[in-house]
Amino acid sequence: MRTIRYHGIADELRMRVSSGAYAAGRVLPSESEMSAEFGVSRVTIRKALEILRDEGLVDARQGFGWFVAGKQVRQPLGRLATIEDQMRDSGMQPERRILEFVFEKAPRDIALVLATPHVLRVSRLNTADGEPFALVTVWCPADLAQHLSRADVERSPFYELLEVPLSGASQTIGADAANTAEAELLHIPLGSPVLRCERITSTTSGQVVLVSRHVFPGHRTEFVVDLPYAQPSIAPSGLRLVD
Amino acid sequence: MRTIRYHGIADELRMRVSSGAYAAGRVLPSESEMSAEFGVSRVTIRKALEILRDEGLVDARQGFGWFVAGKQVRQPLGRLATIEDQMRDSGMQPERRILEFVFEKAPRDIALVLATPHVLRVSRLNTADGEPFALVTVWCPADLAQHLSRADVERSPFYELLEVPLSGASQTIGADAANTAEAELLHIPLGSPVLRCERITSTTSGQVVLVSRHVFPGHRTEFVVDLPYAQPSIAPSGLRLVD
DNA sequence: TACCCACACTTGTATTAGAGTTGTATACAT
DNA sequence: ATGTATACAACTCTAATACAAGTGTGGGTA
Repeated sequence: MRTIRYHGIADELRMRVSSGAYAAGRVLPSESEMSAEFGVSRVTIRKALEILRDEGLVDARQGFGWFVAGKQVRQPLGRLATIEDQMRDSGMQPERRILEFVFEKAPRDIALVLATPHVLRVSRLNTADGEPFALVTVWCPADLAQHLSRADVERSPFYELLEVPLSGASQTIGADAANTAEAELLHIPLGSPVLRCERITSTTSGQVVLVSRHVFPGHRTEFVVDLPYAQPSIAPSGLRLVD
Repeated sequence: MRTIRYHGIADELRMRVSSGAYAAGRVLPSESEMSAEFGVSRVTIRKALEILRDEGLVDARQGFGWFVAGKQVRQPLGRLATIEDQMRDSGMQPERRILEFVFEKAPRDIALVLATPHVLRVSRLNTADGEPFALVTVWCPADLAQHLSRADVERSPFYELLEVPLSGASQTIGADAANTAEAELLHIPLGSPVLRCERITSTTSGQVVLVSRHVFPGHRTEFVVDLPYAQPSIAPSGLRLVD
């Protein structure tokens, strides 16, 4: 029985990659160097590398080289899109359905954080391909939201509509059971697990301008968080959407 | 292994910026000075600087120069405060009860991530003031854990025991219903909502050295995430759909 | 004093060129 | 079917150079 060489080479390379011999974010030796090292032709090396690419371990860019996939700390921030953008890219159709759009007197806890009693409250349901995946309520000080219409918030994310420079946010994530209203809107059984999030967004001057509460059905959604440990500097951190 | 020069230069500059070597009110040396210092062309220096700009560390104005971007976070915001941290901060006495401490053959998904079949698995129950609040299972490559004892992992957090430089982690957070074993250990009803987290911790060289799964009872736990200079676009993301 | 302007220096952008890399195809040997 | 050898296209990286455009400084002028 003949042994197929590029299978063995793929095994060897897989070992090196997953053992960290080739660090993430850096580049593997070129196909030519490897063909010299293993004493085989470039074509054979490529076949081995393509196996690893199919497995998602490595990737390549023409003219650049092969590199360890995953953890690409290099290009993240500029391209980070909203979850809706990413869904659009993967062929799904995200939609926002506005359930409520009212100027009103805020509940006490909200009024406390926003430092004003008069707010705009927007409740909406986010869907992907018709299936709901998020139930969101946003509170915003009324004076900042005077110029907003129901059509505005249906069309654009809230963050693009406010004409103030946003600086940062603090967010809590917890698990809870769905109540009756949530269960009905999200098409899930009453009492099934949901992710319950609250986010408080501030301007650069420190004023809190947005409080939002999100409910996600637990069976379809998941948060991904990157935790920079030793290197605070590479901290485009916070929340990130990965595949 | 080949390295791209501007990657290394970006790393060096990132170090200087975040260590405060340049932090003084105004600026970095000009591109020309740097290209002389590193012995590379201005284009290469620019590529490195543009990486740092994408990360939000520095910025530039034409005709003026490069400067450290506002709000330099010294201590990692964007770091995730775990429940244990919160409890410690609020004066509670956290305890760890080790349920299992075994060297064994890893399940296939874990073996794949850790790139080794031989692992140490530690299951423990975290309590605060006697009440359980977290059920944790940690897998670690056996060769890295040889020197660890059951007493060690009971006393200290796992990441303090490993003698390798940790770089960061990626974590997923989802909601689920408690199964029978979890319900019993956590003193909660069967099927009640829990936070289910998986954390993958890597060394600075990119090797994965820890995989841990955490189960938190939903009624008393919550994650807090700070988004330091949150671009508006990040805000609604960090969430992904699972199938 | 108040204003204007030239000058040096900076970043932003574009072009050229060379070497090195992956992507792809073809022909040939085992 | 598998592997080798070769050639070429397309792309990236880096260097070198040039120029446009913005900033800060200082000196001259009214």
